[in-house]
Amino acid sequence: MDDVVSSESTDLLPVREQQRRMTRQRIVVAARQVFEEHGYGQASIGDIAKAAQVNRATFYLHFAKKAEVFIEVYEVVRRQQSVRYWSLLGEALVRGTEAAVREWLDLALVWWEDQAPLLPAIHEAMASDLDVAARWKCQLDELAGELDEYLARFPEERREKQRLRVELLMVQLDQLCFRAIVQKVLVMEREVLLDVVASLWRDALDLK
Amino acid sequence: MDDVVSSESTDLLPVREQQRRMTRQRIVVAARQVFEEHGYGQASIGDIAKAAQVNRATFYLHFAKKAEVFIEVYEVVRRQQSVRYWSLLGEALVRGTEAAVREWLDLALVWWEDQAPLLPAIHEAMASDLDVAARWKCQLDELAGELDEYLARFPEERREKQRLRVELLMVQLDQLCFRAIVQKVLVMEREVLLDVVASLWRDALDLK
Amino acid sequence: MDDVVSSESTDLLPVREQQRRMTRQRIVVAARQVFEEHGYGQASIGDIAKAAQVNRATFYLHFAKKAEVFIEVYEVVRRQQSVRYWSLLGEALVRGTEAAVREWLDLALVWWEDQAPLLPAIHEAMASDLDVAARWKCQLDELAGELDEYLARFPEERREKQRLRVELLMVQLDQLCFRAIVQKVLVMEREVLLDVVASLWRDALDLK
Amino acid sequence: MDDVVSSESTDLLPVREQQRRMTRQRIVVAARQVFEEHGYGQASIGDIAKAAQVNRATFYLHFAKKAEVFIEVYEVVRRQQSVRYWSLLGEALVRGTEAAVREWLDLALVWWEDQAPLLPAIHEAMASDLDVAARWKCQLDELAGELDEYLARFPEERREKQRLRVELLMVQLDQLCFRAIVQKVLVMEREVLLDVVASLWRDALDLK
DNA sequence: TATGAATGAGGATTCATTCAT
DNA sequence: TATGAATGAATCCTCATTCAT
Repeated sequence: MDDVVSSESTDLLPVREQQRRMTRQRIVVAARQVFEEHGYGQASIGDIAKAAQVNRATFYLHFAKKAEVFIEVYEVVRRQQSVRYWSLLGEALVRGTEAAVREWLDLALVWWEDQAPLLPAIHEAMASDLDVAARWKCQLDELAGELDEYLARFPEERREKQRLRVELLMVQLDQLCFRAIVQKVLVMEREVLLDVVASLWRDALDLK
Repeated sequence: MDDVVSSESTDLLPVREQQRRMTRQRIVVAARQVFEEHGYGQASIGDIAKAAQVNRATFYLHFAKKAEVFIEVYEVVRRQQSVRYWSLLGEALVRGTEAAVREWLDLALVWWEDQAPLLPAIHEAMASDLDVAARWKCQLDELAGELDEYLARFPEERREKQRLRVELLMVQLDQLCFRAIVQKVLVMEREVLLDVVASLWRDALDLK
Repeated sequence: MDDVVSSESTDLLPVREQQRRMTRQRIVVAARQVFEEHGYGQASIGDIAKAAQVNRATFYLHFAKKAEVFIEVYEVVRRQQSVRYWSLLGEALVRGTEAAVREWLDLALVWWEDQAPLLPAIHEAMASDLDVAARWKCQLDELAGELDEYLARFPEERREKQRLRVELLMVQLDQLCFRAIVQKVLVMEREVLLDVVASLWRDALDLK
Repeated sequence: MDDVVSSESTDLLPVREQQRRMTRQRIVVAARQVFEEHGYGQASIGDIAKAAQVNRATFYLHFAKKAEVFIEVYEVVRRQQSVRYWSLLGEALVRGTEAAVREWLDLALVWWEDQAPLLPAIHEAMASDLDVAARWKCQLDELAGELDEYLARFPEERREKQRLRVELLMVQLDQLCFRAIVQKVLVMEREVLLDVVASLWRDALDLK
């Protein structure tokens, strides 16, 4: 399985570059921990530097501001998600049954449960930072790419609306998971959540 | 017309108490302006006090921290919304046609457009502050109350799931409006937005 | 006897105002010490606050930036100088003898010797800060005011040039004292300095 | 014509040494630009290194601190000035007419106008840095050398005082030009300035 | 020799909060 | 009750300087 980091062959890099990346990586990893613990707004650059056991000035050597390192952290999440998440959804929709979608939703929830600690920070940044919000839109666009096969079934004129529908359902799922899994202000059984969402998707997407 | 504040009859209160409430009210009003301008995290107590033309120390006589005054601001929005919003949705659902729901959605969008300036702050606070998130849940619960007549049509065992469905659609609408109207990262015509959402609600709620 | 309103506004304000001024004064006095010790550029707001035994934030309550407190320090010097210095020069010129001017120069040197510690900071600020340089121009203008009686002796058309001459001689004296008394890069006896300047002024101003 | 740099013949130097000097020269040139733009105190070593397109660490291979490179920059100005400036003044004084001096002053102003961008930094450094101030004294001493012929006309016992007089007039001119041409806090026509100074020199130096 | 990375130190500025009035 | 003054604690950011390469 492809590891995110190993894909860039570190062996051939000059020593300097290798060290540089290590430090940068330390900061990114530490930043994630800090964002998970304090959220986005409350996380200070000092916290991140301390967690990375790096001088504050070193932080500025690699990132110009908090938003920048956050986007890097977020990119990792995004990349993981796009592989496990969007492509599988495309396949499930092509299969076209409620059962297939429910299966995918089950997987999606696992991802949500995994990412839970970081999500408050993501939502906070998304709400307060337009740059991050724009990145989120990219994610939706990537999703759109994975749906081509599914959308091909629809007549030309309906495709755009159908695509919007799927996007809206994703937006919905996103918020639902955030409220239910991360913030826990919506209290419901996992199975109930799956049932409701799956059946809603069935009706909305005309699944079997 | 019912004024939110005058519901508590101030005429009979002692002078001191009346002054006290006026000051408090000034702070709340000023806080809203500040939250609209700077968002939640970036708004400082100093900003609010200055906007209210009140000493910073006076702020602390009325509120212990920023979150507290924010909740008060939010309550005003909440109360306005529950009247104009939820009850009309209940009626539209009782009528049971896509046209009725579309009509309501049209109204809902107007509300969104009106509230747009404050919404970034609300979303930010909602993402970072569990207390505020909990208030949001109250709002959904209020919605549930307005749906009794609509839900009564469903057999006992389906009611709960149907209620969840409506709630999910509200969550969806909420996010959609935020992205499309407030942040404008989802770019689409107002009419297209209405069409897509209305038809989605039709399928999801089995409207005519 | 006591009016409720005026008792608040008259009794309380002066006390507050008095305290405020005391603190401000402490900062100004401390700032002067710091400027004398470290010069202008090297003096930090932290240094000043520490010397005034006042919190750094308190500094910002009274001054927006270093330049502002410096100007206040400089004003004190300026005010002292204008009394002891310019008016006496006016009188000496009216007397119109080299001896009178020499006498005044002698006094002027005393002032220079007194102010010596602060002068490096003044010159530094004057060279690097246009605001301060502008204040220096005010000083020259004040000088011009004290020379009216002296200039009245000249025919209308020569007055302006004669005024410029005196100003130039002042500029010269200023720099000379700075180099000789403060920086000590021009090494010469006090008496020699007096002789040379006095005779130069005699020729330049046509004294007896 | 004498070139300041080429006087040290680089042709015979080993390659390494030649490269080394080139780098050093690049830093000096860049430093001048930075000093012109930011003044002395506000110029950072980082700025200079960046302007020279050289690593910050490289700077330290050539200069121990900012003052050191500044002195080098200043030396260039000084050397240019001594050629164009002092010797011509000597000649003018030997001619001994106000017209000759006025002619020289005219040239001097051109030099001032040319050097204007760097002068705030020079004055700032001169005021805050004793080393630089000492260099300024050297300049006066060089001037003294160029005056020998002029001073030879005076009886032995008056020479020293006459030399001081000329130096004082130079100090005066220096400050006047700085205020009038560089800082522009003394506002006057170029011609007026020339007239006043020339006539003052005439009286002070007993010119025809 | 030249450089990229890293750092320690310090400076400016802001804020929430507390007192005396 | 309301307020002006004061403060301690953070935060951001920059800079001069060193070190391994």
